[in-house]
Amino acid sequence: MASSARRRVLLRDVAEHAGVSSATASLVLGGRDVRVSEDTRQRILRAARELDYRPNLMARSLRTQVSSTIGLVADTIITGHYGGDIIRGALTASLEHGHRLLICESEGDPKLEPVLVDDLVARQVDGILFTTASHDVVELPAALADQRVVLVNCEAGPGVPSVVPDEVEGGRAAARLLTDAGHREGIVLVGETLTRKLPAQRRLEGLLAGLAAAGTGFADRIDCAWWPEAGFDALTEALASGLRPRALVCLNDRIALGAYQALAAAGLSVPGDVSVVSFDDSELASWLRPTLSTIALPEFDMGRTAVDLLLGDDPPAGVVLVPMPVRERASVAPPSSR
Amino acid sequence: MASSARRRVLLRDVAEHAGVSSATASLVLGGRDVRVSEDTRQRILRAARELDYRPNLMARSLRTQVSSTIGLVADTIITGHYGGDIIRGALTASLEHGHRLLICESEGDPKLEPVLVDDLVARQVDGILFTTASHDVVELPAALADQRVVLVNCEAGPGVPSVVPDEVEGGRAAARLLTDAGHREGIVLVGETLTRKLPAQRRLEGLLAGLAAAGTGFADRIDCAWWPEAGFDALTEALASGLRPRALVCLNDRIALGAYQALAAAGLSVPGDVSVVSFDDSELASWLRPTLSTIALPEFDMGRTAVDLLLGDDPPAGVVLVPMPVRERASVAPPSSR
DNA sequence: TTGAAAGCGCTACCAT
DNA sequence: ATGGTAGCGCTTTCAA
Repeated sequence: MASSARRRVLLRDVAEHAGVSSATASLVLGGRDVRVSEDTRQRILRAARELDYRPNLMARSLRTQVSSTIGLVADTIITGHYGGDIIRGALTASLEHGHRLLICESEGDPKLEPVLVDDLVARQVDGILFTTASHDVVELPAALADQRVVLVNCEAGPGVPSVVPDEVEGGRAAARLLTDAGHREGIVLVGETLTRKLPAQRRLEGLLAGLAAAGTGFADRIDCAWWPEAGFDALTEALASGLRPRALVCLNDRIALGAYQALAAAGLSVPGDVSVVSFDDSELASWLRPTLSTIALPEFDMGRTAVDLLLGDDPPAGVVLVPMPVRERASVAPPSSR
Repeated sequence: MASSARRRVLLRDVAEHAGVSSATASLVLGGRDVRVSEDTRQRILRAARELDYRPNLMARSLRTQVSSTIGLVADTIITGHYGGDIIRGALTASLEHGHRLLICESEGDPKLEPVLVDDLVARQVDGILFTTASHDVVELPAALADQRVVLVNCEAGPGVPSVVPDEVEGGRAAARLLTDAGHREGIVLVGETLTRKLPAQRRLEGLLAGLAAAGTGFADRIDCAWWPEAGFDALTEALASGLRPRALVCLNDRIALGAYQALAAAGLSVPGDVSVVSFDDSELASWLRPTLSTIALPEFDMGRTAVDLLLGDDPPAGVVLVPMPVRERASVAPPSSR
């Protein structure tokens, strides 16, 4: 028999096959098998198996007003190779909750955001995750006002549930990595320091607090953008004009890559001459030689936490901080005696 | 008036407000506004605007049997920081088609695949994209047999629509990068060469063809896994035992990173002493110093193409090859005279 | 313990 | 040109 395009099997088919009403079949197959004799229960189950019945979740959702679907709207989170693990964490948690993820990207076009949100709402999602590639303060799209929503990696007004990395404590941890190794002098910051970007501000705040706790501070600050080339150029120039750092705190791994390149070009070794710590724990960190000690962005955890909160019964009325794990690798050593 | 949780406004509300039947309202708001007087049309549109009506897409889909949703099941595509752009391409194309993407990851657990597929089917997706992080031959989950499906970055039996990179031509292009610069001798392959992995096999095939076309071939082959450290170790050892390559073909960018590190450690410069070409065009390629000439994995295009084919009227009965763009950067120079 | 029937919110047919 | 009505496939009273 040619397996031609046969009609999908419906609940009613199963019921018929088992000689019961579709109401009873629904009861059994929906798992709420109270008030049904074991005999009919088995008959229904077997019928479903024999006919290879799969419920139409769309119809079920329309009836129950529960779609078991979460909407996720991001700006450029997959694009940038940043934030991908937020999605993975959300994916994993969603799976555990029996939910599926409806994902969209606004591609950085703010006009698109409300459109996407509206569409998700129209599709009856049970909740919405709103997330950005870089930790920032955002204006919440008005369409989200009435919705169950959790922000991820961004923050809005007070009372809006959001999940972000604990950058300040991360900064402290980074400082500790250096001070615990004995560093007190020649500690230099490399990164965008005169910015309103949250990660920069808060990491810096934590760093200053951490260094102060050990009775020290930055010997110097090198301002540069968040990219390898910027880090290379800025540090190369600083080195050329006589700077001799004993330890570098790079505001992210990409800058650290640039710093490694600049140090190598100047004939300085890591960590023999200069220790380096950084932030993010991107793949890069374990690829560099020596491997890079860095404070990890807890993306996976953030995604997972956000879903748990979104689906939980009392979403937090404000910001939830997720700890940034310390990845101790090979780029830190005690200061060389000179 | 406190904006308390008021009932969602329905099509019937709009109809009532405009003094027409819901049938007419549906016609107008559905865009098929033939056979309706301009006057009532305007009334309905205005009513919808005033009441801020949003159709329930779930209900619409149930009725029309079209969900304007695409399911995407991946293995570890977001995890691995590989394949993320496939998703982005699919996202962009979906948006253009007015579709949304329901994304799931099997997290490498093959048992999960049919479960996820079944769930997507139950949710009435209009089609399914099945994709893997690394280009491979896969066994198509049985549940996909009756479905409209396009494979991305993987291939199954004959007749199954799938979209993959044109690795062979990519290999040719890589060879050309070197031979065009004048290289004929001391060209060494670095990568996993004794493998059944499709990218390795086909890139190699293209490389051999390309080199042969210029009357040359590989002077040597260094076997190593697809990671920076493996590349570093393997090349370091080869260099130590006297190998003096004039050009390296690395089977991907990560290996190229390891190769850069090994060459630097051996005091060899790129491209002065040794030219390097590679595959993938990951972010890394533009971060290295000198920047790396590499044959790009056309992930975005693959994702976009797959969606177009999935939603088009005649899905291809087999493999569609997407060209791998050449990214010419700074890691290739004419062979040094020695 | 089971079944009949109503209805989730929408579209599409067939009247008028 | 417009409206009544019958579903899409399921769950959920309510009655038997």
